[in-house]
Amino acid sequence: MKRDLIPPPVVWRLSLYLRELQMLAGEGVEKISSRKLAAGLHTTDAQVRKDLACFGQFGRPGVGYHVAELIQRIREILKTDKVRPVVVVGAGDLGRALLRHKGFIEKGFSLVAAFDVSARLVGKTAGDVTVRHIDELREFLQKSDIRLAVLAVPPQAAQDVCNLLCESGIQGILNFAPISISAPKSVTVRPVDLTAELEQLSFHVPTQ
Amino acid sequence: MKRDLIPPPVVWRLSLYLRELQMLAGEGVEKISSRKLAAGLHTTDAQVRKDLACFGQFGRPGVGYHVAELIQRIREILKTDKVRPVVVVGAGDLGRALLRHKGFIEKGFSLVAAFDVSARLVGKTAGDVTVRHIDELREFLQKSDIRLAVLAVPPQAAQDVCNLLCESGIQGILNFAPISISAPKSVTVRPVDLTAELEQLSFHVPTQ
DNA sequence: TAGATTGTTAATCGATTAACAATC
DNA sequence: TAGATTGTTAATCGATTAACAATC
Repeated sequence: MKRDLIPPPVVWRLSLYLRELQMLAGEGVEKISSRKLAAGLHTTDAQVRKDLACFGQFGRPGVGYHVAELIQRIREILKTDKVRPVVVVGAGDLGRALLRHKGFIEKGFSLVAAFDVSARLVGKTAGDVTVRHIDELREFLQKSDIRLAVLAVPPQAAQDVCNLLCESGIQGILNFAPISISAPKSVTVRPVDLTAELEQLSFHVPTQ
Repeated sequence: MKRDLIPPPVVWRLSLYLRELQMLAGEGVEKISSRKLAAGLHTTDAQVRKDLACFGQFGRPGVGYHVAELIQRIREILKTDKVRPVVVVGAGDLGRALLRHKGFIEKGFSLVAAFDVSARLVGKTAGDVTVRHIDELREFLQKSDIRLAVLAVPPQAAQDVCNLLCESGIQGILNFAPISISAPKSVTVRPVDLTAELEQLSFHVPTQ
């Protein structure tokens, strides 16, 4: 399982392929060529084939790829073929918006619990869960086998909460706090910075 | 202004540098070397210098960079030195969470209006704005000079709303809908897929 | 079979890293 | 001056694209 030598851009495109394939499956498409799969995304047939070749041989020359099979294979690679539980820390506007979002489950994620420090938020319901106090987080995680967390706390709190999550057995953190946080090498931290995304857009759009 | 030949990774790191510099400025730091700036982010001093060199000479040998000046320069490059107005289309959970978010303004963005089709949402207040009906969108944009939009509608509606935005003069769209949308070449579309972000995390975290 | 399309190798392209003379 | 640090060039590394024999 030499997973770490897969180039990050390849893993990213796996998510794009999966999304496209799931849409195609919804339209009843059963098989697809690398060329047609590439057409919807902004890439090429060679890229698609090269990417998939990192993980095995999934297609048939002259035929293409079987949509349902390829979906299954990619989900296995991304480890989303079985639903993975996720905790949300920080139940402010963004945290609660994520908790209410309906689309995660069919993609293989279930937001199973939420935590916050604020008395104003503890006890509130969002999506399927009731917000708990963050003091309960450690014990909750130690009794479970949850490995993924969404961090949606203010930047000042982010590093402390990150430390707590790492100590409690979390191995992957999606960090929405606009600050760079550190974690042990065994823990993957993936930053998401919505302001930075807007800045990238701004760069490409003239003013005035 | 040969902006289009700047490598995308460089523009992305500009946002990271800016965030770090703004934090340093908040701590009262006045000058900084490329080495120290790189240390916080996950990059190197050579990378920092090379990136900045795309835009001019901002530092002084033996001294480093002046924090406040570099902040100003990067904001000019990203065009966020003056506040840019942004419309939000789709006032569901995510759209409203973004509207309530306090952090955009000091980064140079102001969410000035929100639109939705749903009678349930029109008239609701979120952040500083009241949600309008999407039928008002075209006229609203034609009377203004707003060039940036956040698209937070369901995937089935995304392409139609994108078309409407493009026809109304929008030149940059941050697309949260989990679907690939097409726009004229003159319009920049930047996709943000939160599920895909979770998938990337999942890939790196073992199951069981 | 003929046409289509894969998996894979080789060639190209672009981005990062290292090194260092110039300069404060 | 001596030490620090820039801007920039050259070397390395990694990712994308093109091409094609193998195969359905």
